[in-house]
Order: sequence, then C-alpha cells, then structure tokens
Amino acid sequence: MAIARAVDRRLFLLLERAHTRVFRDANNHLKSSIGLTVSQGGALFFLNRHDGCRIGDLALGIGLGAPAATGLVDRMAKSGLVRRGAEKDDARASRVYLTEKGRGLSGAVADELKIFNDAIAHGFTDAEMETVYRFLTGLARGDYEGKL
Amino acid sequence: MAIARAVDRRLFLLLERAHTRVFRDANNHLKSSIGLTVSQGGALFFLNRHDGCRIGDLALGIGLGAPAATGLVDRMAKSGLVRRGAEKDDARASRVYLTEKGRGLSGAVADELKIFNDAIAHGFTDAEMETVYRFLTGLARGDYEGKL
DNA sequence: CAATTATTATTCACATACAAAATATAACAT
DNA sequence: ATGTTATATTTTGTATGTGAATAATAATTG
Repeated sequence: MAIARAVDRRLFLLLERAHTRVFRDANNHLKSSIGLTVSQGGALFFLNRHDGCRIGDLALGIGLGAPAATGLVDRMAKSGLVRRGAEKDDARASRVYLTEKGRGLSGAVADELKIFNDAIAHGFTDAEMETVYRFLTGLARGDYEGKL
Repeated sequence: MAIARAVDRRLFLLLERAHTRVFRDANNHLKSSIGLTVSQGGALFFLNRHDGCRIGDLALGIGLGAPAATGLVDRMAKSGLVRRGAEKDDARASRVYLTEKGRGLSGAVADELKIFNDAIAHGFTDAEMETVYRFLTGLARGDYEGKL
C-alpha cells in the first residue's frame, strides 16, 4: 500500500485538475461552436426538459446555489436565451422560460455534449465507465459527507 | 444501448456537478479547519515541495493558466502565506517562497487532503479506484482532445 | 386577525478562472 | 548595434461560484 498511499493524498487535487482542464477546453469548444459557455449550455440542456421551472428548481436541477442560478439566468436573459416570468400564486417565485433562440440552441448543446462525452469516455470499457459513473454520482450526491 | 445513450449524454455534466459539490464542501471544510480556500491549499501543497519555484512553474504544476497563478499568489501574499522574490538572472520572472506561516499550514493541508481523499474513495475497491485514477489522469492531461 | 416562522429570490462582497492584450525583458539574427 | 522574435508575467474585462445578509411574500400559529 506504499504507492497507493502517496497517490490517494492527491485524489482530490487530481479531481480539481481534471475539472479545470476539461472545463477550460469545453468552454472554448462550446464558445466557438455555438457561442455559449458551459454553464449556460448546461442550464439550457436542463431547461429544454423543464421549461418554465422555478429558479430554485433550476438551481437544484443543475446543482448550484440560489445566487449562482440568479446570476446565470440574468446573464442568459441578457443574451436572449431565456426570459423570466411571474408565478401566479406566489409573488416570491419566478419562472424561467426558454426563448426561441434558447430552444433552438439547446439541440446544438445536446449534440456538442455528446461529442464531448464520447471523447472523454474513449478508451474505457462499459464496465469501467460504470465505475466512473458510480464514483461521480456519489460525489455529486455528497455521499462522502458521512465519512468526513 | 438505449439506457447508456441517455446516460452518456450527461457524463460531462455529471463531472461538472460532482466538482461543484465537492469543491464547495472542501472549501467549507478547509476554511473552517485551517482558514484556507481549496485553491490556496493546493498551491501550498505544491509549494511545500517546490519552494521558490517560478510563477510559471506553479501554474503548470497545479494546472492553471498564468493569470490565475498571478492572482492566486497575490491573494496568498496578502494573507501572508507566501512572498515573492526576484529571479537573479531574469528580470521578467519572479519566484514564490513559502513564509513561516505558509510552511506551517502546508502540513495541515496535507492532513486535511488525506481525510477528504479517504472519504471520497470510500466504498470503492483498489481496482475500481485504479480505473477512477486513470480516468481523471487522462482528463487532467487532456487525452480526450484528439477525439474531439 | 396579528405575530412568528418559513420560503424564494436577490444583493453584496469576495475568490476563482479564463482569453486577449499589454509590459517588460531576454535572446537571437543580421 | 539594432531590429525582430520569444518568453515571463501582469493587466483588463468577463463569467462563474460561494456564504451571509436582505427583502418580499407565504404559511402557520396563537
């Protein structure tokens, strides 16, 4: 276990590096192909199947805090991808709707995501990717928190 | 492959979510335990074995672009973790040295990273973690770029 | 019904990262 | 030596995320 010990001290930092690199590349890729950032593309992808959801649902749905979702929607509204709408029965809430432009682009986002996903998974068997999915899903869900 | 197809369209977004969640928790954890952010902790961890390196080496070493490293060192210098030093033979370059405070904290950072790494890897066999490492290492190295 | 508590979203101050451009210096070539 | 090219870092402008505090409204409770 001598080698594993040296390595496991870097697992978290490795995740950071992997994310930084992939996020940077994906942003450049997406910006040049359809003119969107990764965050906005992800939001569009979510909204495509939850059009008209609340800001809070969007935040939950893509794993962000409320302030991040507010800002994201602001920027997306400014560039004409979505519009805000009021909630009939609750004046606190506000809903997010795709615009024509936003809906149009969401298809392209899905295509680009497919390309990126395929590239990332290349060289791994289905069984291996199953493990990777389980790992990432556990992280996204915060499964590790009980072990801290 | 019907299910896999639906899933693989989300691999990249899953990575985003995993990162957002882990980064947020790790930041809170590190801030309350030793008063540092994850980025600053990672830099400290690197500097502990590359004390006096150039800004560019730090950027490369932790996988950041040069502007990000500049800003990180600025903030760390402001909070007394590192100091900048000139490079004798090259007036363009500048070196980064740990302060007493910085060196003292770098040990605590390593300990906290160990805790986080163990929690994150919990529930996976060595063989499974081997796959995860290979996956993340490939991402950090940009192996996928040829497949785009 | 009035007072308290909960919810939904936003604002604020800050840290982080990027790309592109600017600065400064070094190295090289003519 | 001088003009060009390469290198190292910083500056600028934008996007993103956080936590804490605020506002506005809803729901509950006494």
